[in-house]
Amino acid sequence: MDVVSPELNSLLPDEIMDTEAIVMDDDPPSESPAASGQSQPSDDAPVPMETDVPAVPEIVSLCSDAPPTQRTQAGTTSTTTGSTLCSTTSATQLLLTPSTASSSSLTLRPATASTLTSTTPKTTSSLARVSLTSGGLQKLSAPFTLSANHQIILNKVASSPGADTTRSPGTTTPTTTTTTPGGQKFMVTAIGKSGQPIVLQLPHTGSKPGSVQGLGEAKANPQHFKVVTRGVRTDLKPIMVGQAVSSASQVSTLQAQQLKTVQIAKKTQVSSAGPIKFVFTKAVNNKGLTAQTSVSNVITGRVLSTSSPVTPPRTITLSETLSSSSSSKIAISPLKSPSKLTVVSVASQVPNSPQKSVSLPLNMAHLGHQILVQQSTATSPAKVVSSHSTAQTMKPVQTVTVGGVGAPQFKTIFPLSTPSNVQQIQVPGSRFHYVRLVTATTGSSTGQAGSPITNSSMTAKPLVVNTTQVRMSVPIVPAQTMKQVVPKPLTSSGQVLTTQTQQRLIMPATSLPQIQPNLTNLPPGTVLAPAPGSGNMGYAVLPAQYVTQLQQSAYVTLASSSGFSTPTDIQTQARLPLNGLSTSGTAFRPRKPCNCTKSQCLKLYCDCFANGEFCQSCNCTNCFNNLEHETDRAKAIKACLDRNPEAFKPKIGKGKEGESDRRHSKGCNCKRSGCLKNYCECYEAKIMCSSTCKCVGCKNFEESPERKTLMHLADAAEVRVQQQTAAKTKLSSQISDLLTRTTPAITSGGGRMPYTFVTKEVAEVTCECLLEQAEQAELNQQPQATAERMILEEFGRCLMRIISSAGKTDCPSINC
DNA sequence: GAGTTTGAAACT
DNA sequence: CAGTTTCAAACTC
Repeated sequence: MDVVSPELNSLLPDEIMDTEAIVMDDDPPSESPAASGQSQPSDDAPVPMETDVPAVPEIVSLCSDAPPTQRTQAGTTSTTTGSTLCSTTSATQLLLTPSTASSSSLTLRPATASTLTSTTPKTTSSLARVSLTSGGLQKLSAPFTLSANHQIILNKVASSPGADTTRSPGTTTPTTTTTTPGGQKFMVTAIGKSGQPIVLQLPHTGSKPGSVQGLGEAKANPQHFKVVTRGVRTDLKPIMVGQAVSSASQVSTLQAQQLKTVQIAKKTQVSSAGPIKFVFTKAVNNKGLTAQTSVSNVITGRVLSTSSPVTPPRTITLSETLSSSSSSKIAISPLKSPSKLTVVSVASQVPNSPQKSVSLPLNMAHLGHQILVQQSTATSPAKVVSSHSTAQTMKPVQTVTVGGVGAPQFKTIFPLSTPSNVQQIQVPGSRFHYVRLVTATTGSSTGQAGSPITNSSMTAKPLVVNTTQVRMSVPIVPAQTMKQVVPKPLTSSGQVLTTQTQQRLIMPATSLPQIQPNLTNLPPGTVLAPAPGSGNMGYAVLPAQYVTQLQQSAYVTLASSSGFSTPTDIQTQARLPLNGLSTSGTAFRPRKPCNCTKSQCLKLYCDCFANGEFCQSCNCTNCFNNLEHETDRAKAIKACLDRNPEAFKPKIGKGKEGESDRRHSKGCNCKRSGCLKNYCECYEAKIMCSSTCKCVGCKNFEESPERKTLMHLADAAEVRVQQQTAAKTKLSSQISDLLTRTTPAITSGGGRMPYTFVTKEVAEVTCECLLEQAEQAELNQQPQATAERMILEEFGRCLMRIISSAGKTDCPSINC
């Protein structure tokens, strides 16, 4: 089964991939039929995804290292190397490898001796006890040793090879928990064949003793767990995400499962090296089909998967950044638009679901990460993958459940800013799985702040599996400079987005099963949230902009409580490029308000709708593009996607090889404008028409004199605008400065303005004085000239009195 | 600001 | 897929 189906991958714009860091290895073709089932084999095709790999990445990976030998359909294996181990060239790999099928030892192996020694010098000779939980309840204590090569060998006790082959569904996976000398705990779930040793290669600690380079771990919190699931057995589905990767799964005895590896790249805050990538395995159903074994190798951050005969392992790379999240772009945004597609599912849980549930423990502790996990579920009912096999008390995890019988599934992981409880929700008849994310309270989160320990069994409820394929691309919107305007207040109670919660609720659905849009093609920045008035079953497709501000607060909260994030994180995330543009220039750039009158803003005529945004401060009438009309909006989105699956994808994308970087994906169809007016989408996007255009009389080409003229004019106009803007800004500044300087003088009384002492009374008195002079001149029968002189002289005297009294605090008094 | 033009979106 | 209609933005006056 593929991590990302070709279909999905094709929907992802190139630009997105350029900025995203999810790395997925290509799966061998042989696994397609097994994993995807009959429904959609196309999804199983390998989908290369670009990854933003740091130059010097530190990689902690768990890969399935399936043996080259073939595996039987029943899940038994004749492998000599057991389940997975993948190594990278980096010394910070975390390797989990069962050594032999007959062996029951687990080996934790540090990547290099030097690294382990530098960080944990005591470990070389230490002997630790490893608690193994076998069969769900049984705990086995196994000693482990750190070998000279820094491998921690966990020796299973009382494990019988091949015993797991008859394991009934619901049987938990053996789990090994160990603590490294550096205070780092590893939880190893032996989902593979019992008796196989697991080798954990400790991540490179570098020159920073005590620091742990783990998933989302901070230096200040070395005590954490890293749960590694062995995916040897094909009937198990361990999924590990985040620092604590715990897995427990109920096994379908009749079906072998593929081994899936998920790699999470993460950049440590203080690590000198690049992001650490975690590769964890997941066993998926392969329907007993034998496949050629592929070996997963991680080379400089890249994972080369190795699949076992029956269950080709898959590798999913999940990138996560601790401090400088700008460089770690995990989110798989289906759209490369300023707004991210964020899918948050919230729905009421359907208890007692007969369907299998898969919980995905996740404690990414970082925002701005997007994890896309495709999971192939077995046909056997009631499969449950959870971490309850471990005795560890873990933090609430963000879990995304994806289910489906015989169909590849995408598992969506929502790294949340704060520990959140996750309630997995089954939506009968819906293709999507939903998870209710319950934001943990601040008090509860602080206790485990920074702790990577997660336990899906505590808070994550079993998810329900649906019958059809589920694709969920869940780009977690990175911390961006966000709009601070909330479109409209949410009125629904309960699962309503609030600015103070770190969770974002997502996807629609139960109430609208018929309008389930393809999540990959949702409008950019769409967030699915519970729709007001629809209760738990309603979901709203929220524009990312609507959520970004929520995330802003979430990031802040995270930084203060999680311990993983720092103000640096926030600042860095805030600078994340937004659709290739700096958020500083785009975040506060308001979208031009629409003026829709008849479309209800639910057609692509409306730019707001077309961009996946709510109408805000628009001039539209009868607008339905808001949360209050989410039902209609969702239908409209669905309709648009039905007409054009790429309706919400940006039209301007990258061109072909050797062509211009930007080109209109569809091309214009201009007839009269000559493609030199904004009617033309190409011209409007400031790109030239290409061969895809169907325009007539096009003048929007490179050598077009008209175009050059227009460009010059446009440039000149732009210069003028800039100059005017600068002048206005300067003038405003001067005015402001003037007011700033004059105001204190006025208030202080040191330099009173004329109006402060030329009061009405003063003016009246002055006039009376002048009239008195006129009357006297008239009584004395003075000539007019003399009278005028007398009046003027009196006026002068009045002015002198006024001026003399201006400096006094008292009201000036003028006496004739 | 009203009216016209234009081309994408929607519809048939 | 092509032709037509609808629609809202762009444009003109």
